[in-house]
Amino acid sequence: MTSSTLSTTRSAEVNLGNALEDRGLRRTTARTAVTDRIEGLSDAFTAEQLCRDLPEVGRATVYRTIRHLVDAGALCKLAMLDDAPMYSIARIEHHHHTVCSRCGAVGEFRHSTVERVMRSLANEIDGDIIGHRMEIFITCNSCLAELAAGNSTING
Amino acid sequence: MTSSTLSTTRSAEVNLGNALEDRGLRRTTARTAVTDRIEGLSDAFTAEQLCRDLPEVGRATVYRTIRHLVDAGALCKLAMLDDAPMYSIARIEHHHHTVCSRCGAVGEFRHSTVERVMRSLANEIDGDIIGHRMEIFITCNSCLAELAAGNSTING
DNA sequence: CACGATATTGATACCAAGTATCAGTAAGTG
DNA sequence: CACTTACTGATACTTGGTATCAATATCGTG
Repeated sequence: MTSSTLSTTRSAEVNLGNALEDRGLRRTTARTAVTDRIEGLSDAFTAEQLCRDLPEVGRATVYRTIRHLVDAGALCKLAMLDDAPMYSIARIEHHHHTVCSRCGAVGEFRHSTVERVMRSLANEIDGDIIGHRMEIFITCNSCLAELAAGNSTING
Repeated sequence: MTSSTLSTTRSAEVNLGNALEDRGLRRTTARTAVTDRIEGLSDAFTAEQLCRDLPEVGRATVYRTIRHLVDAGALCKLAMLDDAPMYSIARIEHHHHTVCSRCGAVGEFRHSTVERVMRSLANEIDGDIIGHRMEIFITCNSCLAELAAGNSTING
């Protein structure tokens, strides 16, 4: 899912360190370690995963930094149905997610029709719409390939 | 949110006890207590809320029964971004949710355009689509009313 | 550069949500 | 009624995440 047809529509570089500074937060070594690590990841990640990758940074700090980045709109928090939430860099302004239910890879996409649907729903829903979230569950191409390979050569 | 324009489109009665029996599970007093309670609720609920309402039923049993009902497709599990997941009786076959971000009330709706969008996305997404989820975050009418009332008469 | 106010850190303890265990109990069957 | 099997629930545990707070780093300023 690293290179979906849609997720390649990404805007210019993101700098998470700047996102924090813009909110008046100090640029510390711990925070830089966290933002550097996140920028180095190609896929979505969990908080615990980040803690494991950065043992030199305290758990509390990792969680706090993630929260700041979400508040700043630089990361989006993606609620999973069973597992811990995942985070991904918000490269596209408003977008939705594809989640591979086999490997957990998360991709982004944007589709104008979704927004159009939202506008048409506004008349039918009791209340003010303040946001929406959409997730598409898929089996990604690399998992499909693995599955196909597994079928022809059963090893084990 | 109990009576949204869309969520009134509900199908016939649901019987959660039957849903369990259909899966070969025994109809016990504990399970009946849980299903009766859920059927008596008009809104979505959390597992902990149910535990509090049914102190005579053990926590483990409440959680197990909920899981069975979700597996049976009789309840849908709704992932919240920050809070514990909520559950609501699946009265409409395939549907989406409105979640009031002020009071947490959950409603259901179905919209054919959403399904149409999904089909059109199939071409653009790398992988096999196996499902989707959509949540619309709103401020429900009763909260809007409360907010309006609060603005004219500030009592504090 | 040293100073000092202030933000930040991280070890720790804590909390909440949810699951595994397992001896005891209830359901259903013959 | 006896027996097998499913179920229960108290308990202990795990996991994800947050509050606390003394020690420390940051950064504007003299």
